[in-house]
Amino acid sequence: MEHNKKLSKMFDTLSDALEFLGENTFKIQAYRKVARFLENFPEDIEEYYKEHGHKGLKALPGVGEKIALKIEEYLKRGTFKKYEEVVSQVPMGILELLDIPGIGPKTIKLAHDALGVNNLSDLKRVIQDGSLEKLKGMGPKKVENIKKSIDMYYKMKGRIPLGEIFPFVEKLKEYLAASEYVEKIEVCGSYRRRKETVGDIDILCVSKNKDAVIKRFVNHPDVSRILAQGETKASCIFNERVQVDLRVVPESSFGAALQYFTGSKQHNIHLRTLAKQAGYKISEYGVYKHSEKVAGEREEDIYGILGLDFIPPELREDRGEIEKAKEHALPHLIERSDIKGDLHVHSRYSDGTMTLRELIEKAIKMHYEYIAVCDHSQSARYAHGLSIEDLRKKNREIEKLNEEYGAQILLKGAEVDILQDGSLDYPDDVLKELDFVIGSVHIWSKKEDVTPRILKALENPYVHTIGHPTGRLINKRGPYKVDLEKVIEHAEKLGKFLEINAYYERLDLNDIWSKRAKEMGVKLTIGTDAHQIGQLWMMDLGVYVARRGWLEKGDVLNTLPLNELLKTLKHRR
DNA sequence: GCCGTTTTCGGCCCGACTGTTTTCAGTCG
Repeated sequence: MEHNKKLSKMFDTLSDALEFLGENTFKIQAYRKVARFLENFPEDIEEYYKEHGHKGLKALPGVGEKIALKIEEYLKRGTFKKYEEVVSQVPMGILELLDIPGIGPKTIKLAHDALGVNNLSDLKRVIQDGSLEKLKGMGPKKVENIKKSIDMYYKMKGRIPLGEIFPFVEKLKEYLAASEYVEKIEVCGSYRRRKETVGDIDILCVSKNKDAVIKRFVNHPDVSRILAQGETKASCIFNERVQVDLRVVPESSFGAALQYFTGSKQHNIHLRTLAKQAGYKISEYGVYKHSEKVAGEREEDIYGILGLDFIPPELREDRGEIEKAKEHALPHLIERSDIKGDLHVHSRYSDGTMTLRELIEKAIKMHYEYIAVCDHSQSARYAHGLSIEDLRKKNREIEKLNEEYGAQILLKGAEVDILQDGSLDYPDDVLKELDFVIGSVHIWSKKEDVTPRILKALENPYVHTIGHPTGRLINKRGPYKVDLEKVIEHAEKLGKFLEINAYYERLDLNDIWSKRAKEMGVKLTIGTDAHQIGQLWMMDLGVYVARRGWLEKGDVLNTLPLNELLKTLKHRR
């Protein structure tokens, strides 16, 4: 998989460089398209090439003769000539500048040619000494904005995890909805598609008094900078961290705008191309046949008029959903209400803060049938892992509580460390006493390939699922070295499960691998990994991942009612 | 550079906002 990432990055860098050099924009788009595709391609491109050859490469979307040759060259040499040629023509510092929003290739080219700007410090210098301002097409305001963009860029670098921004956005939505002039409001963009991280927030409103809504928006107490404010849209930085765009549209084009601003970009381009072939034109105002408007108020109609089933926002990534919508073969996605319980939480027994009684009360409040309490195992000293004795004590308390509440609500579980040799951190006769066992890798060395450890752990008859199968932390830590194809294959053979860990920084497996697991016949368990009562809501995030991974109710274990769940868990041993 | 049950050439999604323009270019989403 390393190859997919590296190659994707190379095509992106190539595009950046060509943009600076002023190459044909459509050619650049072609490279960008391949970069996006490789980023999301679930198979290793090298394996794929070995199996399907040159012809197979050309069969990939956006890959033609020339790009196929470039990929082949890369697989042989680790780089390709076109890349080397082009990138060598562009100073390294320039590529970084292209990343800053608000400064584009044209401006950078101008500064480079006229003033010899080659990197960030050069750019800062020509802003300071006033020479940038004197260039044709430049002026004091433009330069001031560029300066602000640079400052902001270094403050805001990186996308924000969905789970981190979620509460803020819901509150902001309430704030706007409280205005008497707001008739409809919806958050669009990657937030609505429930992507694991968001770059910025797009909000769409219907109002007969656009001006009042925009004023209310830019006057929000958390606004730290207004980037733009017009008749129909405004754009602000909130809390010096996140950009929020607001657009106000008339009722008659709400559906079209909702569709348009939800994206993804690739999805929309695909859709518009399809529309064009059928003689329609789609814009954020509606669908037009010649100049007659034929749809726009309802989002469903945008798809309907093209003969497509409604595509849920989570699927709109141009990963085959448009084709499936045409064949009326979209999956019936899992819903939050299908979830009957949480299969991964920690209690005060290990490193959590919740008592078992708090957990059982919370389960009832959340209308859960069960919660599996999976504390850490004995050698997990970093997390107060439970000795066998303490685990048994905890099990007895669970039994007593369940009896008191008249139902088996708390399940006896454990998140058991998968040790160096792939064995588990409790002996089998202890594991046997548990209802639900998660095997997790918590300690590994950088160079280590943990695949054999996980494969062996799956073979233990008492392990049901593998916790956070890649170990990554969003924006903080990459995955450990693991061959997930092999893990999924092995899990399938043994009838085991894999976890979608719903903790906001993990979301592991992610959408793409969840989809892959489903395709290969493996079901998923969703658990929040909550350590505090205020984290159990993250089940929502887990369901979003599942939906983005095309999962249906039947693909997720904890949609089963308690008795069927217990039967399944016993059967797998 | 890709792509085609209209096409192997000539398209490639489309509009808002800003700042510099005296009619439009650059950037973004």
